[in-house]
Amino acid sequence: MPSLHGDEIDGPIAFKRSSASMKKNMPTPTRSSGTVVKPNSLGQHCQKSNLKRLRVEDVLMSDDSDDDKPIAVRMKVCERKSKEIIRKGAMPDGDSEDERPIASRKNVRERKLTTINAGGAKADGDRDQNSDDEKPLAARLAISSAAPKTGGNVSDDDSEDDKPLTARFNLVTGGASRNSVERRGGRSDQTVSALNKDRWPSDASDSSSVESEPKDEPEHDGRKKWSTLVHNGVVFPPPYKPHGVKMLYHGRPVDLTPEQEEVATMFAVMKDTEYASKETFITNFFTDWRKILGKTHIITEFELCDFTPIYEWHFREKEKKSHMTSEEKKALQEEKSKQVEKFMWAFVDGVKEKVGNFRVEPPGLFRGRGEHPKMGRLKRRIRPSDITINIGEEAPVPVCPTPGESWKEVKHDKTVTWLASWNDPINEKDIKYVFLAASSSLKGQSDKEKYEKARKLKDYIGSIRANYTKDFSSNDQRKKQIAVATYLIDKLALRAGNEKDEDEADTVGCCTLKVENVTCLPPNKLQFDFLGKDSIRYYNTVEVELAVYEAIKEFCAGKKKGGNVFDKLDTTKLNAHLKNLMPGLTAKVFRTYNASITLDTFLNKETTDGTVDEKAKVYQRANKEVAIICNHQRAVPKSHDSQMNKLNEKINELTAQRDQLNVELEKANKLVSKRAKKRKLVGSDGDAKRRRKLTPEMLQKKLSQVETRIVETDNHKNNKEDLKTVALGTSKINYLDPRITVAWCKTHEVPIDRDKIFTKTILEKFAWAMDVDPDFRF
DNA sequence: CCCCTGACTTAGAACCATTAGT
DNA sequence: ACTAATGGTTCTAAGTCAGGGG
Repeated sequence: MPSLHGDEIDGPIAFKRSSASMKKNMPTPTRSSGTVVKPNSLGQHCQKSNLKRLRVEDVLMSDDSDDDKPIAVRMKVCERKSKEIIRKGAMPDGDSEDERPIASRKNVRERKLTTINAGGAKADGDRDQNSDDEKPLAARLAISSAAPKTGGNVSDDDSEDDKPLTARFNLVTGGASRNSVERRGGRSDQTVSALNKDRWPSDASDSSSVESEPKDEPEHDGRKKWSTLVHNGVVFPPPYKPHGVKMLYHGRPVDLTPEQEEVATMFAVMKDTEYASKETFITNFFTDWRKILGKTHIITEFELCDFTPIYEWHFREKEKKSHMTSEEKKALQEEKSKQVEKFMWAFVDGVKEKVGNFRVEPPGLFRGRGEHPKMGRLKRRIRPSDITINIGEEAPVPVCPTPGESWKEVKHDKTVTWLASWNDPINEKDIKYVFLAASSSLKGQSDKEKYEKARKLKDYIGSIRANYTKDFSSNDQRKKQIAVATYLIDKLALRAGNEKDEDEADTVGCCTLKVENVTCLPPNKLQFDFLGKDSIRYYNTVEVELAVYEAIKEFCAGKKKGGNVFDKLDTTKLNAHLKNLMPGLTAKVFRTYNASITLDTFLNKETTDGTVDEKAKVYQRANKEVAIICNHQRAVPKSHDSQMNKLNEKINELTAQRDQLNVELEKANKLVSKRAKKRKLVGSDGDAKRRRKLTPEMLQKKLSQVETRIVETDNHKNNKEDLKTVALGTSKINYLDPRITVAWCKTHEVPIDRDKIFTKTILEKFAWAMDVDPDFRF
């Protein structure tokens, strides 16, 4: 496919979407903001001495196919320091052009090179090792997560904390788990539960591993997610506490029952949000509220309602809270966490795992994104009788918290990973789930599988591209549409685009693009403008293959506004086609592939032998590029403008300082040369006295310090401006193979927690990737 | 084949603890 | 020590995709 990507060999280019690319979704600006370089408070993750480690567990498991192997030892990087053998990873065949995402290579969006400056960093590369930091972060993590001291008493028996369920259920899996621990040599009881995590739950593909499951396990059908599952159910929000503050109707205070007051309060406290002025929101809220007020209630018109007394009450409450002393706050917090402690953990096949969202969603007004037709609707309170519990049949069923009530259902479905579920009150056919946290083995395993699949796409991408290029000119209209859609998904990392219901926000993805979303700009450019997931605007102009351009023009011809560009296509058909090209391939894999290969390529190309600071900046630039490809946006932080002003002021101030120093330096230099000529001459005024103390050398030093600060501040400012609408986190958490990052950190000796490349939580989520070989390439 | 539902991933905003600045 | 900014964590909405049933 010579011409298709021929002009794209230049590698990723940093670019910026035009400022016209603003969000259309509900604004409600956040306060979060861009990545600002901060001194590192955490320690180094990988010291030189343990950069390269043996994956001892690989040897134990002795299955190199990687794919189905029980994943590496978790949370114990610290224990592997001494093992120095390198496990040679399979080298991908590097640089063939096919492996680079197209989007990153060529881009016709109004582009602007990033202004992040790799230089300008302080020469402080290796500061920051105070003694506390000596301990690798991962080691500290290991301690904290391996031995959650308190609670976890799913069995209500503290003494069994670390091994109770393995003991109770080892007939099923406990034996294997225990073995795996013992084989690795004696370890304190404290770490047992974490080490048990070394074992993935049994699954069909596991049979080749050294520690195979008992063969008499009946369900080795690959769909089984767990053998034993123990947990304590869910936490319900506290019942509503009436405040008795009366809102006004027609200027007069109104009596409301607690139930009515609750909903009024939900509305009142949203005064400061964009929702409060949205017509749809108000209408939906008022309709639902009136149902609770009843037909005969005096409140019949929204315009006559005055919620401010309630709003003000709420405001005062918030103030009160924030004025509490830190001790009081801490005490309150502790009390709370004590109450939920036992819900935070589950035991999956005897291994203690964190539960994710164990809290049932509290009642409230629905906050749909974009122009969601249901925004403002009352999301009613969920009761125990709404909840289905999924738990091992051996495990005690959590007690229903309301006396006289019972769970909707208790089931023991081993093929699913959720612990509890209920129907979403806004959309009764939707189901909400309680899952394990991202740090759990179950999530980690499927995460790894996701990235392995994306890596596999690398081997197929060449033929896939050849395939669709051929079909650009197919006479079969469906084939042609599939080809063009695949091209867009590959090149632009678009989402698949499932059909949506009438009662959802009107957003699109690739397969659901409407004719008005694409404009053909001769000779061969396409301009996309549509609202994607979360009603985030995708606005991008790209140069495409002429065949693609012509095809799109043809698809759009004669269709009315609202017509589908791809009328012979939907995600099911598209994915069915993709499955023929590569086993397991679906549209979303391209996004993962595109993101990860971009990071890998960028890092390998752009990383220089600079300071750690400079390297961390390279990482951020790579991250930013991926975020832009994936169109991960955020609202401009509320305080952005004022922050920019402050930085400008600072720069002005520093510039003035610099000018002043220049003047003084000049004077000092003159003075020196005068003195050299006329040694006796001494200045007598105070100014000269002061200046005498500052030698030209000192002034020069001061001057360069100020200059450095100016450059730093300017970089900082530009960076902030650059990132004001870019969300870096989403790609880090969902699209970038963590092994790329870990390997890069090891190779370039960048502590992984430096500048928060990975935060504590992300490290926990990616525990499975921590022992990757430094030579790993995506 | 649809069409529908269930399960799971991906997403930005809200929340809130920590840190930086004064 | 206080306050404001910052950014990590939690929350839950909104996607993707598989698979069951007609």
